[in-house]
Amino acid sequence: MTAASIAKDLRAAIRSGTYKPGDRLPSEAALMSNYGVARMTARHGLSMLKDEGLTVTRHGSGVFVRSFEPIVRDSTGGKAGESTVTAEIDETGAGLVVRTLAVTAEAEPSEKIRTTLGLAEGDKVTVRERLHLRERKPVLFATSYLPAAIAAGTPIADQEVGPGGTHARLTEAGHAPVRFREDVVGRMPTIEEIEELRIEPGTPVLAVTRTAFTKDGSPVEVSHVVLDAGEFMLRYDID
Amino acid sequence: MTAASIAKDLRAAIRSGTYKPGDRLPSEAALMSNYGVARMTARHGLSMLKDEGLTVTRHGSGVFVRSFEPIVRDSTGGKAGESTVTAEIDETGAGLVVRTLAVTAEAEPSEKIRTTLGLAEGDKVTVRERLHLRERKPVLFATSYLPAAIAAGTPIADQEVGPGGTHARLTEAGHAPVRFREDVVGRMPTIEEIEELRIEPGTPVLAVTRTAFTKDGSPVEVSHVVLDAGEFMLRYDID
DNA sequence: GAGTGGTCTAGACCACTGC
DNA sequence: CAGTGGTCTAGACCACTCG
Repeated sequence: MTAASIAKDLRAAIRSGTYKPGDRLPSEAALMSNYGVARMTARHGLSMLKDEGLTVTRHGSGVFVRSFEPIVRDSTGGKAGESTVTAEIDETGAGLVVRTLAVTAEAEPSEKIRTTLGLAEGDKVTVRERLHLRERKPVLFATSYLPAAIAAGTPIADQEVGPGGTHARLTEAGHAPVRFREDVVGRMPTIEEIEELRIEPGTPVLAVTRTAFTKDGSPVEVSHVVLDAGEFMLRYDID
Repeated sequence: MTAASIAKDLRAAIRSGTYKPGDRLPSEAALMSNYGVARMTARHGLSMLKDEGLTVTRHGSGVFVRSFEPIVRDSTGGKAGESTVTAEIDETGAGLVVRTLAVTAEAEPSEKIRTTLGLAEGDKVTVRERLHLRERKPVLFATSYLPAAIAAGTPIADQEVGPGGTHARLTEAGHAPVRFREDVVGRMPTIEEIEELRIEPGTPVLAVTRTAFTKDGSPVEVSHVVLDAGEFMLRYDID
């Protein structure tokens, strides 16, 4: 029970404010002598806190208490005509930079995307991949799928969508998105996501599947958005 | 790099479908001989998968691939007049049982709750704690705070709120909630939450702060809801 | 009882950080 | 260069599961 009890003590100390965000915790060597345990045991105790997202370790430097200052992503507050995601970042998201990674005018959709968009077999989709950065750190990865029949040949299939973003182009093309559905799950990141978003150990991601519908109820866009849960809070205003 | 490469191999095998949800992975002993590593190394490789939420371990039995069949909680679909949370569970949530743990008619609010509810210093709140169970497993824990000036003396301060739940009582009292805000964060569970919700290692929680407002914009209820992210998907429909 | 995972020990060597 | 965390070894004993 020693590794667990070391974790328990440190956890209590963090919660009570003995160690504040940014503070350094006792080193492994210190814990070994304080508790009279082997190094692996001290390590295990510390690794529990890391897995809980309470601490971050810096190789060669120490174990530090973590802080959480989320960007608020207001999914309902975006002014019409702005780009899907940037409009949703409120003022605390200042300094957020969007980088378009790749745009594919015509791609074969997965079975799931195809049925969600209500496409026939053989129909193609336009795929847009974007990365959002906060102070140089990537924090959000988004992939959008639109029917190629709608998007191909428009600026949506270009690297630069133009002012107002994808939604403005869809509106111009007579497919104005007016209703949205967001499905949110929380889970641990995949290895790819850990690398892509440089996610700290012990940090989950929020995976949002956002579907945009036109007035007549037909889906015009499906977006998979993966957010570093250590960086974001999702806000929904509901009537 | 051996522990990491064991994890990598097994992860790939799970992703490719070699091991399906419910399947047992090779034992620690098998990995030791297959990879020629010490037991702690094999263990470490397996523990990575556990921390990613890919597997569950059953002491004395083995390591198994995990499955994810979420309950969809539709936050916007609840018919008016039903209780706040149960109304939000759609048909896949059948079998969901709500247990009221505690009701406190008059309690001292925390600073944060007090200001969110727009209360003056010294004002009391009514606190309701509820637990939701899915097939006997607790999956959601909710704590609601209402101004005692509104709730005390009404059935809201009773163990049984009556038909229609808290919102029906608020409406009767002339404080009908018409607008809601939900703030969603993902994080790893606290020890208390792990115990209370019997959360598997490697599973985050979704922490939802839900604020209900009346027509004139004054807040009448703040709820802190903690959901086992391994059990839920949150759905929001937005116009 | 054989096989499984859970925990701990006491060492080793390596890689990174900061004075 | 001293101190830090990252990884691995080769054992030990314990607790749980299942046939």
